[in-house]
Amino acid sequence: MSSKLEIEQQIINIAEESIALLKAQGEPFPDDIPIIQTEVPRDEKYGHISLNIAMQLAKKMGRNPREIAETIIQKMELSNTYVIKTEVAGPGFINFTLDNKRLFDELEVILSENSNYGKTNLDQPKSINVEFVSANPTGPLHIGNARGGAIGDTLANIYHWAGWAVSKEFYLNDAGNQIIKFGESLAARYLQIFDPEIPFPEKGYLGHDIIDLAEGYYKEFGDSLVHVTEDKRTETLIAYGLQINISNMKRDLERYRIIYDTWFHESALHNGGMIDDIIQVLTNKGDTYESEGAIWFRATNHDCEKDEVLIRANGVPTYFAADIAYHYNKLKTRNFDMAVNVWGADHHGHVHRLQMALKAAGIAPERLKVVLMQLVSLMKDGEPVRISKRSGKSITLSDLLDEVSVDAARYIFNTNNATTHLNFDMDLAIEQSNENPVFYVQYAHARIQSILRSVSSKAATCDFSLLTEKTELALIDKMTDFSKEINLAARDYDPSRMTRYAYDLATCFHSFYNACRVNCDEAGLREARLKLISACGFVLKSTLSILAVDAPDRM
RNA sequence: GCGUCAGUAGCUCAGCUGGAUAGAGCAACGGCCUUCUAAGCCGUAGGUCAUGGGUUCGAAUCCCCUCUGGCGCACCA
Repeated sequence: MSSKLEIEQQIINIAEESIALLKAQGEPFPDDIPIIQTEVPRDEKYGHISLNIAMQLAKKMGRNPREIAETIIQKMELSNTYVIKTEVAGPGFINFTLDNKRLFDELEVILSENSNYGKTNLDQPKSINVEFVSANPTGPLHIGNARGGAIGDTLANIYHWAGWAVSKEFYLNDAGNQIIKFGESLAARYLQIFDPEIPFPEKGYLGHDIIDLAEGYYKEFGDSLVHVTEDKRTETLIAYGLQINISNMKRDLERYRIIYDTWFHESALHNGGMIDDIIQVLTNKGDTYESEGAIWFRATNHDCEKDEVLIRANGVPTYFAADIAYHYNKLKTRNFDMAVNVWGADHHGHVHRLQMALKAAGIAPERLKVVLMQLVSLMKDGEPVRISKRSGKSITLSDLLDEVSVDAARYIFNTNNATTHLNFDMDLAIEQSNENPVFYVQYAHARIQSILRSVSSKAATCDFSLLTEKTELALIDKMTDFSKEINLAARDYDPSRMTRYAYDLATCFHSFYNACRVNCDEAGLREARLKLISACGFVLKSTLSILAVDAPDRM
């Protein structure tokens, strides 16, 4: 019970019990007590943990917040805790000062749990499906997919550490209009091998990868598709192109350290009748109608501005219909408690209507959370790199990883909150210097391992209370935040917390390193410090593993 | 036009869902290596939290107006 997360929860419970007791004794506390939350005061003179509940209650009760705080403190049962001092301060904060023993106790926990330290469990097991990247298989993965991949994969790892049963999923859009367009583009490029005058479809895919695929087919199968029907040619080339593109995507993602549990094919929704099923569900609820030959979803009945087409007049389902069926499959058929999607911000208009369609189908919309990420600008030589998918000149994930290490890419894509625009500076990512935050964190780990190689431990036990230096205590304190950080990252769907935490922890270690010598003359202190840095190594490595960044032993 | 996300130090970003004196990194300036990795550490300087109002014990944080920027408003995905 000595991690920050546990101690804060314990104090919340004690405060709640105190208030309940006071209420039972006839004190005029309101029925709707606000949810009690802890804070960490900026200045240590205000203690280690602080509550503002008295100030929140003051208005409801019409009493002085400091008086309320005093009353609450008197009934708090703190005998079996690390609290050594309570105080009412300022306008009515209740401040708690904690015994350093909590740090030493937690150090023991870290050392015994090592690579499992920081994992928490939920009261009840919950399952979560994290879907990310889900790029069209009509071309290679680009730089935006790289950000989505880093965010989604890290988010999934965070949920795993927070105690959820996690499934990583890629939604493969292997059906629909863009696949037809893909096939027509391939067919044109294929025929152009024999007759360069053959026209290219107006809105076809211009990328060079399409030409490569067409030529690849020609090399393998020659002119076998020249004299067949158009449908047969397109169909064959689609199957050929998809198979190659999908296996290339898998290869590039694996290089990027992303392994999916499920590759969900959109075509399965069409072939398996799942789209028909969902339309039946919506129709049974009276939420569809027919107009101009199309079947519509009555979205205006569900807080949307306009109705949406589900089945086009030509009988082909829209992307929207497929997406409803897909999420119905996730949340109803496969029964995940939560579905999290990482989408580009350009899809934000789609979020609300999808949630509303799910609600119409009887699924609580809160079970679907969409993390919208802003797009990436790539900077090189101080200049923005133009990204145009249309012209086929986009930077691919594979190109990126040829220049930048996976470690740097995955770390940097998680430095900013997903909601903010990210400038990815190629020069900085390549640079091996103090400006590159990845190296800063990795360097801390390598330094630790270097010390552990050169200074040997001679005792099985040691006395952590010998650790009294400010930097020593600050380092342990930062380690005890680990599980709290994971839980906050999970709560906020924000993987960028982990890079910030890694950086802060590395800073605490570097400060300690410069202020204190591990290999010091006093044997007891040396043992304690060896254990200290060993524990720090575990936490650093775990943090980096959530980000799927290597923790090197040497640099 | 409507919706949406954002605007915090010269630059890139935090700010723990309303708390106490707004914080980091880079850039600038000044220090620290004959002992465990200087890819490091310590310090100085840098702010009208876009603007104006509102809510209250208390606002960078919540609400409204305005300004600026990104994105979206298809029988595309």
